[in-house]
Amino acid sequence: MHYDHNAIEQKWQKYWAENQTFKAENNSEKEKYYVLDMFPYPSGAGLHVGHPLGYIASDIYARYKRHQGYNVLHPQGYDSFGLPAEQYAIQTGQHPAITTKENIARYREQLDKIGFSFDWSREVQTSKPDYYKWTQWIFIELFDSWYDNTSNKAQSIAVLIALFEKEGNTKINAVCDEDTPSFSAEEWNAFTEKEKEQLLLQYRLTYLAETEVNWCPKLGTVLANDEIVNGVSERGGHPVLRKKMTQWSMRISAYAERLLQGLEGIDWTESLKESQRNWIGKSVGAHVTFNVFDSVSETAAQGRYDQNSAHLSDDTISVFTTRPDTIFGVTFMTLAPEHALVKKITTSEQKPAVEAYIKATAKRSERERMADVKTISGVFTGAYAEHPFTKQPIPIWIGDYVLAGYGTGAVMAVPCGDQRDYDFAKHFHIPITNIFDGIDISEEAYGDKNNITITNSDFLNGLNYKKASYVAIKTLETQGQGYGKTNYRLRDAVFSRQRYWGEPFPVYYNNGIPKMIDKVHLPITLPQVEKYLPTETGEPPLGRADNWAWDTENAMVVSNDKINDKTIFPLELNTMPGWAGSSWYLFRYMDADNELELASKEALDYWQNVDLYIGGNEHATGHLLYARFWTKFLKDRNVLPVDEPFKKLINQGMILGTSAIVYRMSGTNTYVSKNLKEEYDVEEIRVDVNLVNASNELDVEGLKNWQPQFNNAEFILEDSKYIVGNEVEKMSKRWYNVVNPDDICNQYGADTLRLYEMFLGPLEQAKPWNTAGITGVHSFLKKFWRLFHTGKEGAFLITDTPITQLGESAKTLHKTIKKVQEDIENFSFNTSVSTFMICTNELTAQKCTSKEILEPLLILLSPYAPHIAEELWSCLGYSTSISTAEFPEFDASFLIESTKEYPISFNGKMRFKMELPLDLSKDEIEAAVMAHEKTQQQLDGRTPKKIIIVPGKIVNLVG
RNA sequence: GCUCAAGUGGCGGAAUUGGUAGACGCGCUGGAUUCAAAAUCCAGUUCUUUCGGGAGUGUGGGUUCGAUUCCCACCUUGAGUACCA
Repeated sequence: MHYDHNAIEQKWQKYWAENQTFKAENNSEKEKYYVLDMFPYPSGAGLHVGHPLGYIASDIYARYKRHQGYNVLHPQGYDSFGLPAEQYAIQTGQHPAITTKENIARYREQLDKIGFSFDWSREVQTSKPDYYKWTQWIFIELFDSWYDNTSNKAQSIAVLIALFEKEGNTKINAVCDEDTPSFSAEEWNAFTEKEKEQLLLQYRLTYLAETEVNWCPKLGTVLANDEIVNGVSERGGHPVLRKKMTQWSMRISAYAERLLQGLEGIDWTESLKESQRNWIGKSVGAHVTFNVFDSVSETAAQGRYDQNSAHLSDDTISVFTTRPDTIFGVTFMTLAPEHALVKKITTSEQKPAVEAYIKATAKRSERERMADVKTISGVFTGAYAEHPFTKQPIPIWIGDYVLAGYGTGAVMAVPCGDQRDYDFAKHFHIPITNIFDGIDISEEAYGDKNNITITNSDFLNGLNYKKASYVAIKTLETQGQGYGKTNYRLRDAVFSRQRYWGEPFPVYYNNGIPKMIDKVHLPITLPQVEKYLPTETGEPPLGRADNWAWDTENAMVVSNDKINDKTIFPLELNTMPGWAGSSWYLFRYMDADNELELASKEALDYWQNVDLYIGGNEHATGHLLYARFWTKFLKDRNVLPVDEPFKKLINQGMILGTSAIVYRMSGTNTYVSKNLKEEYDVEEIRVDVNLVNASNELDVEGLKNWQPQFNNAEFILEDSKYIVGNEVEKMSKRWYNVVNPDDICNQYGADTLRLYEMFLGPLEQAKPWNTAGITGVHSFLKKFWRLFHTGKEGAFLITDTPITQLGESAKTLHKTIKKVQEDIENFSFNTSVSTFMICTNELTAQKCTSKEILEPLLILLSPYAPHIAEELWSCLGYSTSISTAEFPEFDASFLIESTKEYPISFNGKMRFKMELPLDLSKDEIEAAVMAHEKTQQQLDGRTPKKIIIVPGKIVNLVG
């Protein structure tokens, strides 16, 4: 019997499906283990060989854990709301649900071919109403919550209302908008319903706010910061503008500190944690308020300053600084050109220059401002601020290196301690005060806050960074001009999209006030629309729906015609962003069919959270941050028992494509082979990589038939071959370098594909795909098959020889057990494949046919190549799946030897090898080595002064 | 600029606590088998050499009997991030 991978793989995939082999039970005595992949967006292009890489790794781990006796949850689903299906709908009029359904069917077919051990009974699709019902439910929970800084968790909004009624908001330590006014209980109780609602919105964890957003006219939608790359949209590369809009926002900033702290307890890579830390961007420092001099003192300030004649205006400038210790080094201040005070404080003399500068800055896009870091620009406003301690005047400038969106939009400039301030001061000839004892700042600023002593700073003299900061803050506090403050870069996340293919909000508007639909009436399903474009008036696509009003009496969606301002109200037209559904899906898998709850308490308590999460690192600051935020929130509200979603996370690297390039002589239809291209004037054209063989030789006839432009192509060959050039780049349709896993499965089998993807290189590293190399792995499987088929004409034949009689083979087996187990636990799947190859070669050479060796070996291989393992397992006479077999135990006693070949080196250089018994003492080894006849010949006549013996490893003679 | 990761044959990559560098696979070379091809099997394959050796893990130093591994400086590449006060 030869190894017929197609028949074997079909047979076992069918068997697993029919027997529900991988169905996980929610009630089990076994310990749980939850292995999850980042679920895919089902795009129309289908899977290429890069996509399954992470799925194969997680599948190996899931199968390994099953062998170890765990109850493993390993589900899969689809993140099926998203832009491509909607774009397709806009172009063709096809409902996105239909496209999505087709794409999912294609994905499923491709995934099934690879033999994953997914529990498909738990499949989720974010675009299905029975799923997004609970996305809407969580949204309502967020709306009904506020963040209490005292208990440091989210609480019900009812608690807050009760507090307002009793004592107003002055004593409440809650996260809210910065401009929230103070009010007493009496004032609260006197507010109208609308006023109350408006105030509550400033506290709710999801809220409506007029925000400046990134508006992409071409996509007709708002984008998050992380959806913009270099000032253009990530998808499509369209320009993005700033625009004010009323949007739903998520108060993720309330969780900034907990999102930061939570990183300590989870097993993620340091680089990933680092990017989340950077994104949260915590900085500790002080908020300082500077008084501004009245313009009366303007002339006085210009060189003839007299403190007695100076007057302070009512205006103040607040800044945030991480370096309160350097406050005596402040020699000017800089405001963002957009800062609200600029117009007010600018003197008449400086007005033309300032206005011209503001105009010039506004013209430059964010992108230009970002790209142009080198140019120093700014204008003096003519106004002066008062130093809080020296009371001296400080000139106030504006400059576009200060961003309106961060901190207060103003900085206190300390040129001696900050390079940007330094460059600015040098450029405009502003004085620089040195406040660092013994440090030269004549060439550049000294930004290091360690190992400094403050000088030239009155009461801070002689202190270091830490002490000086503390004293400065304390002194500012007593003056009422500042306080210690922690700033976060993390902004609240905009949660509205002007799109059709997303979750509708369970929200209607009564008199402009957003109201939640009662949870019992969920889901609110997407309405039918004629077209998927935004309306002519700029409303989102849901503005085209005829039946999109909420009847509060009958609790149902009704026709827009019936809106009456009393009982029937318009529904929200925006939909939720892509990350809504993916922020909590891991919990839905635990109890996917539950109609009464997000998931049952029993299921949530049993499965807890994801033990191992595998996916690409493009989600480092998006999905992974939002999912952590929602998990923490749902924990606060007692929905979940855990506050981190993913305990361990592995980022798999991308598999890159190898593009094939032909060289066309300019202006002709003649193509030159790669090594002759220097002799001609040529242009590069990418051709289908499937037309090229392992030696980069082009199938010339195939190319002629591939595209009409090549029908009459002529070729200049080398050695009668056409050799193509290569380029390693992202696998993509446009480069014609896509390799389809279906083709690989048909030709070599899923087991070969799985092994080869692992064999390509370390899981976390990016690596190019090269179909040529696959034959090595494939022939390993054929050799492995032959270990079991040694009878006449390859019939299945194994013996019962006990393992104790098989010295060498037993050693081979236990070496393999040890290595493979270590590899799986370290996610070094690539080296395991090598180990299997070596093991198979050794056993073949040993002519090993014993069941006692081959059976445990099968179990080792089964996570990697499950189909062949399952087939051979059944040949051994077992009626159950190999998945339930116990992982073999490593027994070191099989590896113990009585002698070992010691490398003998002299002065660190290897000289010769010597077989010595293992149980010799150091002295005995030394005596044996010195007695060895070879020793003297090898030492060039010198006598060793010292002998170093590393037990079991090496004997080193030192001259 | 900052942060992180990484530099090893023609190629992908091994060597995870310092101890025979280049496992395993691809490719290449030779051989066996075959009418022939495919497939399969065997041998060789870091470079260099006067066949004794010699050199060798990005570069230059250091620690050590011994360094791909540890330390310092530098170069290069990749990823992320950025006028963040």
